[in-house]
Amino acid sequence: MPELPEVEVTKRALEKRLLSKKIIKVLIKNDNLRYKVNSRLKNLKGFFIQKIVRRSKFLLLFFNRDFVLLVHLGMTGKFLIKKNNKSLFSRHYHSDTLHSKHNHIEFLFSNKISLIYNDVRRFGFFILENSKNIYNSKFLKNLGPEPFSNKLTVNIVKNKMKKSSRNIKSCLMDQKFIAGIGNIYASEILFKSKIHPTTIAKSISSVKIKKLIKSIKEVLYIAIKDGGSTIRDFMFNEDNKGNFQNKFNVYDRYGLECHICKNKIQKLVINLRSTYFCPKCQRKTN
DNA sequence: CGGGACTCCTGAGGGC
DNA sequence: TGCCCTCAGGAGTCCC
Repeated sequence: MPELPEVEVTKRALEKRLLSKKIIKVLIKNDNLRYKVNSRLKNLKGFFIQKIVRRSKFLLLFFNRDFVLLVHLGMTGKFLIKKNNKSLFSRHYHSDTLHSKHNHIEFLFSNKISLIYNDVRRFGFFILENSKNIYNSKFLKNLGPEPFSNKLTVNIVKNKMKKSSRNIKSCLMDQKFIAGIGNIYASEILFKSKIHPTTIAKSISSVKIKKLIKSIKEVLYIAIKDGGSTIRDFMFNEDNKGNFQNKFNVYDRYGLECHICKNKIQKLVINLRSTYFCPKCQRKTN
Protein backbone atom coordinates (compact mmCIF):
# COMPACT_ATOMS: atom_id res chain seq x y z
CA MET A 1 0.00 0.00 0.00
CA PRO A 2 1.97 2.89 1.27
CA GLU A 3 4.29 5.04 -0.73
CA LEU A 4 4.70 8.77 -0.20
CA PRO A 5 1.17 9.76 -1.31
CA GLU A 6 -0.55 7.16 0.87
CA VAL A 7 1.59 8.08 3.88
CA GLU A 8 0.86 11.78 3.31
CA VAL A 9 -2.89 11.10 3.07
CA THR A 10 -2.66 9.10 6.31
CA LYS A 11 -0.78 11.93 7.96
CA ARG A 12 -3.45 14.49 7.05
CA ALA A 13 -6.26 12.25 8.28
CA LEU A 14 -4.48 11.67 11.60
CA GLU A 15 -3.86 15.39 11.98
CA LYS A 16 -7.49 16.16 11.44
CA ARG A 17 -8.69 13.74 14.11
CA LEU A 18 -5.94 13.47 16.68
CA LEU A 19 -3.89 16.64 16.93
CA SER A 20 -3.67 17.80 20.57
CA LYS A 21 -5.76 14.83 21.74
CA LYS A 22 -4.57 13.01 24.83
CA ILE A 23 -3.87 9.27 24.88
CA ILE A 24 -5.86 7.42 27.56
CA LYS A 25 -4.54 3.95 26.93
CA VAL A 26 -2.23 1.98 24.64
CA LEU A 27 -3.04 -1.66 23.91
CA ILE A 28 -0.34 -3.80 22.34
CA LYS A 29 -2.13 -6.90 21.08
CA ASN A 30 0.80 -8.17 19.05
CA ASP A 31 4.33 -6.84 19.43
CA ASN A 32 5.68 -9.04 16.67
CA LEU A 33 6.07 -6.47 13.90
CA ARG A 34 9.15 -5.89 11.77
CA TYR A 35 10.91 -4.87 14.97
CA LYS A 36 9.49 -6.02 18.29
CA VAL A 37 7.26 -3.25 19.65
CA ASN A 38 8.79 -1.83 22.83
CA SER A 39 6.39 -2.02 25.78
CA ARG A 40 7.52 1.53 26.65
CA LEU A 41 4.90 2.50 24.08
CA LYS A 42 2.37 2.13 26.88
CA ASN A 43 4.11 5.04 28.62
CA LEU A 44 2.49 7.34 26.07
CA LYS A 45 -0.60 7.23 28.26
CA GLY A 46 -1.37 10.81 29.30
CA PHE A 47 0.62 12.33 26.46
CA PHE A 48 -0.81 14.23 23.51
CA ILE A 49 0.17 14.64 19.87
CA GLN A 50 1.68 18.07 19.24
CA LYS A 51 2.68 17.68 15.64
CA ILE A 52 2.76 15.10 12.84
CA VAL A 53 5.46 15.07 10.21
CA ARG A 54 5.97 12.86 7.19
CA ARG A 55 9.53 12.17 6.09
CA SER A 56 9.83 9.81 3.13
CA LYS A 57 7.47 6.93 3.99
CA PHE A 58 7.82 7.52 7.74
CA LEU A 59 5.29 9.19 10.00
CA LEU A 60 6.70 11.08 12.98
CA LEU A 61 4.20 11.62 15.77
CA PHE A 62 5.62 14.26 18.09
CA PHE A 63 4.30 14.12 21.64
CA ASN A 64 4.83 16.53 24.51
CA ARG A 65 7.95 16.09 26.66
CA ASP A 66 10.20 15.28 23.73
CA PHE A 67 8.77 11.92 22.77
CA VAL A 68 8.43 11.04 19.13
CA LEU A 69 6.86 7.91 17.69
CA LEU A 70 8.43 6.83 14.42
CA VAL A 71 5.98 4.80 12.35
CA HIS A 72 6.61 2.90 9.14
CA LEU A 73 3.68 1.16 7.44
CA GLY A 74 5.77 -1.39 5.57
CA MET A 75 3.87 -3.11 2.80
CA THR A 76 0.39 -3.57 4.28
CA GLY A 77 0.23 -1.33 7.36
CA LYS A 78 -2.69 1.02 7.80
CA PHE A 79 -4.51 2.95 10.48
CA LEU A 80 -8.21 2.56 11.21
CA ILE A 81 -10.23 4.95 13.32
CA LYS A 82 -13.31 4.17 15.33
CA LYS A 83 -15.44 6.23 17.67
CA ASN A 84 -17.60 4.78 20.44
CA ASN A 85 -16.84 1.32 19.12
CA LYS A 86 -18.06 2.21 15.64
CA SER A 87 -15.96 2.79 12.60
CA LEU A 88 -15.89 6.42 11.50
CA PHE A 89 -15.86 5.12 7.97
CA SER A 90 -18.94 3.33 6.83
CA ARG A 91 -19.68 -0.24 5.84
CA HIS A 92 -16.37 -1.05 4.17
CA TYR A 93 -14.61 -2.01 7.32
CA HIS A 94 -17.20 -2.56 9.84
CA SER A 95 -17.22 -5.89 11.55
CA ASP A 96 -14.43 -7.50 9.57
CA THR A 97 -11.77 -4.94 9.95
CA LEU A 98 -12.50 -3.56 13.38
CA HIS A 99 -12.09 -7.06 14.79
CA SER A 100 -9.40 -8.32 12.47
CA LYS A 101 -6.67 -10.56 13.82
CA HIS A 102 -4.32 -8.20 12.04
CA ASN A 103 -5.11 -5.31 14.38
CA HIS A 104 -1.90 -5.16 16.40
CA ILE A 105 -1.90 -1.91 18.34
CA GLU A 106 -4.70 0.31 19.61
CA PHE A 107 -4.46 3.85 20.99
CA LEU A 108 -7.45 5.15 22.91
CA PHE A 109 -7.78 8.94 22.87
CA SER A 110 -9.54 11.36 25.17
CA ASN A 111 -12.10 12.29 22.50
CA LYS A 112 -13.36 8.67 22.57
CA ILE A 113 -11.58 7.90 19.36
CA SER A 114 -9.50 4.75 18.93
CA LEU A 115 -6.65 4.57 16.51
CA ILE A 116 -5.99 0.99 15.39
CA TYR A 117 -2.88 -0.19 13.60
CA ASN A 118 -3.66 -3.03 11.17
CA ASP A 119 -0.91 -4.81 9.24
CA VAL A 120 -1.39 -8.18 7.53
CA ARG A 121 2.23 -8.91 6.68
CA ARG A 122 3.72 -7.14 9.72
CA PHE A 123 6.52 -5.43 7.82
CA GLY A 124 5.65 -2.14 9.50
CA PHE A 125 7.13 -0.91 12.77
CA PHE A 126 6.85 1.54 15.66
CA ILE A 127 9.91 3.05 17.35
CA LEU A 128 9.65 5.38 20.33
CA GLU A 129 12.51 7.88 20.46
CA ASN A 130 13.55 11.15 22.00
CA SER A 131 12.65 13.93 19.58
CA LYS A 132 16.01 15.68 20.01
CA ASN A 133 18.19 14.70 17.08
CA ILE A 134 15.46 12.46 15.69
CA TYR A 135 16.50 13.38 12.15
CA ASN A 136 19.92 11.90 12.90
CA SER A 137 18.44 8.55 13.85
CA LYS A 138 19.59 5.61 11.75
CA PHE A 139 16.16 5.44 10.12
CA LEU A 140 16.16 9.00 8.84
CA LYS A 141 19.71 10.23 8.50
CA ASN A 142 20.51 8.61 5.15
CA LEU A 143 17.29 9.50 3.37
CA GLY A 144 17.55 11.51 0.17
CA PRO A 145 15.75 14.80 -0.49
CA GLU A 146 11.97 15.05 -0.23
CA PRO A 147 10.31 15.23 -3.66
CA PHE A 148 8.59 18.54 -2.87
CA SER A 149 11.59 20.24 -1.30
CA ASN A 150 13.80 22.66 -3.15
CA LYS A 151 16.74 20.38 -2.32
CA LEU A 152 15.63 18.18 -5.19
CA THR A 153 17.57 19.85 -7.99
CA VAL A 154 19.01 18.73 -11.33
CA ASN A 155 22.54 19.13 -9.99
CA ILE A 156 21.98 17.03 -6.89
CA VAL A 157 20.29 14.28 -8.87
CA LYS A 158 22.99 14.30 -11.56
CA ASN A 159 25.74 14.16 -8.94
CA LYS A 160 24.20 11.14 -7.27
CA MET A 161 23.74 9.39 -10.59
CA LYS A 162 27.25 10.15 -11.78
CA LYS A 163 28.82 7.57 -9.49
CA SER A 164 26.31 4.86 -10.26
CA SER A 165 26.03 2.31 -13.01
CA ARG A 166 22.46 1.46 -12.05
CA ASN A 167 19.32 1.81 -14.08
CA ILE A 168 17.00 4.71 -13.42
CA LYS A 169 14.16 2.59 -11.99
CA SER A 170 16.46 1.22 -9.26
CA CYS A 171 17.64 4.74 -8.46
CA LEU A 172 14.10 6.03 -8.06
CA MET A 173 13.28 3.15 -5.69
CA ASP A 174 16.38 3.86 -3.57
CA GLN A 175 15.34 5.95 -0.57
CA LYS A 176 18.88 7.31 -0.19
CA PHE A 177 18.55 8.73 -3.66
CA ILE A 178 15.16 10.44 -3.47
CA ALA A 179 12.85 9.78 -0.52
CA GLY A 180 9.34 8.40 -0.74
CA ILE A 181 9.03 6.83 -4.19
CA GLY A 182 8.04 3.14 -4.33
CA ASN A 183 7.17 0.58 -6.96
CA ILE A 184 3.91 2.03 -8.27
CA TYR A 185 5.02 5.62 -8.56
CA ALA A 186 8.45 4.75 -9.98
CA SER A 187 6.73 3.25 -13.05
CA GLU A 188 4.22 6.08 -13.31
CA ILE A 189 6.91 8.78 -12.98
CA LEU A 190 9.11 7.19 -15.66
CA PHE A 191 6.12 7.00 -18.02
CA LYS A 192 5.38 10.67 -17.52
CA SER A 193 9.08 11.50 -18.05
CA LYS A 194 9.20 9.33 -21.19
CA ILE A 195 12.24 7.47 -19.82
CA HIS A 196 12.68 3.71 -20.29
CA PRO A 197 13.08 2.04 -16.87
CA THR A 198 16.34 0.23 -17.70
CA THR A 199 18.08 3.37 -18.93
CA ILE A 200 21.47 3.73 -17.22
CA ALA A 201 20.92 6.67 -14.91
CA LYS A 202 24.18 8.53 -15.53
CA SER A 203 23.53 8.59 -19.26
CA ILE A 204 20.40 10.71 -18.89
CA SER A 205 20.73 14.32 -20.05
CA SER A 206 20.13 17.35 -17.82
CA VAL A 207 17.08 18.25 -19.86
CA LYS A 208 15.60 14.81 -19.19
CA ILE A 209 16.51 14.99 -15.49
CA LYS A 210 14.70 18.28 -15.28
CA LYS A 211 11.66 16.65 -16.84
CA LEU A 212 12.02 13.71 -14.43
CA ILE A 213 12.00 16.00 -11.40
CA LYS A 214 8.96 17.82 -12.72
CA SER A 215 7.20 14.48 -13.28
CA ILE A 216 8.03 13.29 -9.75
CA LYS A 217 6.36 16.36 -8.28
CA GLU A 218 3.36 16.20 -10.61
CA VAL A 219 2.64 12.50 -10.23
CA LEU A 220 2.97 12.54 -6.44
CA TYR A 221 0.96 15.76 -6.12
CA ILE A 222 -1.96 14.39 -8.12
CA ALA A 223 -1.81 11.06 -6.25
CA ILE A 224 -2.06 12.87 -2.89
CA LYS A 225 -4.96 14.93 -4.21
CA ASP A 226 -6.69 11.70 -5.21
CA GLY A 227 -6.23 10.19 -1.77
CA GLY A 228 -3.46 7.82 -2.85
CA SER A 229 -3.83 4.47 -4.59
CA THR A 230 -5.99 1.60 -3.37
CA ILE A 231 -5.25 -1.74 -5.00
CA ARG A 232 -6.11 -4.84 -3.05
CA ASP A 233 -6.53 -3.11 0.31
CA PHE A 234 -8.63 -0.14 1.09
CA MET A 235 -6.81 2.90 2.22
CA PHE A 236 -7.35 4.98 5.27
CA ASN A 237 -8.81 8.39 4.59
CA GLU A 238 -12.08 10.22 5.02
CA ASP A 239 -13.59 8.66 1.94
CA ASN A 240 -12.38 5.13 2.65
CA LYS A 241 -10.41 4.70 -0.55
CA GLY A 242 -7.93 6.47 -2.74
CA ASN A 243 -8.66 7.03 -6.41
CA PHE A 244 -5.28 7.33 -8.06
CA GLN A 245 -5.34 3.66 -9.17
CA ASN A 246 -7.96 4.74 -11.72
CA LYS A 247 -5.39 7.08 -13.24
CA PHE A 248 -2.55 4.59 -13.65
CA ASN A 249 -0.94 4.91 -17.06
CA VAL A 250 1.25 1.82 -16.82
CA TYR A 251 1.26 0.20 -13.35
CA ASP A 252 -0.66 -3.10 -13.34
CA ARG A 253 -1.67 -2.53 -16.98
CA TYR A 254 0.38 -5.26 -18.69
CA GLY A 255 -0.97 -5.97 -22.19
CA LEU A 256 -3.43 -3.07 -22.10
CA GLU A 257 -3.31 -0.14 -24.50
CA CYS A 258 -1.18 2.87 -23.73
CA HIS A 259 -3.50 5.85 -23.15
CA ILE A 260 -1.26 7.99 -25.37
CA CYS A 261 -0.14 5.82 -28.30
CA LYS A 262 -2.31 2.66 -28.07
CA ASN A 263 0.74 0.37 -27.99
CA LYS A 264 0.59 -2.50 -25.50
CA ILE A 265 2.04 -1.83 -22.05
CA GLN A 266 5.01 -4.07 -21.28
CA LYS A 267 6.19 -5.54 -18.01
CA LEU A 268 9.64 -6.54 -16.86
CA VAL A 269 11.24 -7.42 -13.54
CA ILE A 270 13.91 -5.11 -12.15
CA ASN A 271 15.45 -6.03 -8.79
CA LEU A 272 12.66 -8.55 -8.25
CA ARG A 273 9.99 -5.86 -8.64
CA SER A 274 7.46 -5.67 -11.47
CA THR A 275 8.04 -2.69 -13.69
CA TYR A 276 5.58 -1.41 -16.28
CA PHE A 277 6.26 0.84 -19.26
CA CYS A 278 5.15 1.77 -22.76
CA PRO A 279 7.82 0.66 -25.27
CA LYS A 280 6.89 3.44 -27.67
CA CYS A 281 6.44 6.40 -25.35
CA GLN A 282 9.50 5.34 -23.32
CA ARG A 283 11.88 4.35 -26.09
CA LYS A 284 15.29 3.30 -24.91
CA THR A 285 18.03 5.74 -25.88
CA ASN A 286 21.12 3.85 -24.72
C1' DC B 1 32.48 -0.32 -1.39
C1' DG B 2 28.14 -1.04 -4.72
C1' DG B 3 24.39 -3.49 -5.85
C1' DG B 4 21.75 -7.65 -6.89
C1' DA B 5 19.53 -11.66 -4.55
C1' DC B 6 17.28 -13.13 -0.59
C1' DT B 7 14.64 -12.48 3.44
C1' DC B 8 10.85 -11.40 6.71
C1' DC B 9 5.07 -12.40 6.56
C1' DT B 10 0.12 -13.43 5.17
C1' DG B 11 -3.26 -13.84 1.73
C1' DA B 12 -5.23 -13.69 -2.99
C1' DG B 13 -5.62 -15.74 -7.30
C1' DG B 14 -4.67 -19.00 -11.01
C1' DG B 15 -3.72 -23.71 -12.79
C1' DC B 16 -4.61 -28.38 -12.29
C1' DT C 1 -12.70 -28.20 -2.64
C1' DG C 2 -7.80 -28.52 -2.24
C1' DC C 3 -2.98 -28.24 -3.23
C1' DC C 4 0.82 -25.79 -5.12
C1' DC C 5 2.80 -21.97 -7.19
C1' DT C 6 3.49 -17.00 -7.90
C1' DC C 7 2.92 -12.53 -6.68
C1' DA C 8 1.92 -8.24 -3.72
C1' DG C 9 2.40 -1.03 -2.27
C1' DG C 10 9.10 -2.13 1.65
C1' DA C 11 13.61 -2.36 2.90
C1' DG C 12 17.47 -4.61 5.87
C1' DT C 13 21.02 -8.14 5.35
C1' DC C 14 24.09 -11.08 3.01
C1' DC C 15 27.44 -12.00 -0.27
C1' DC C 16 30.03 -11.43 -4.66
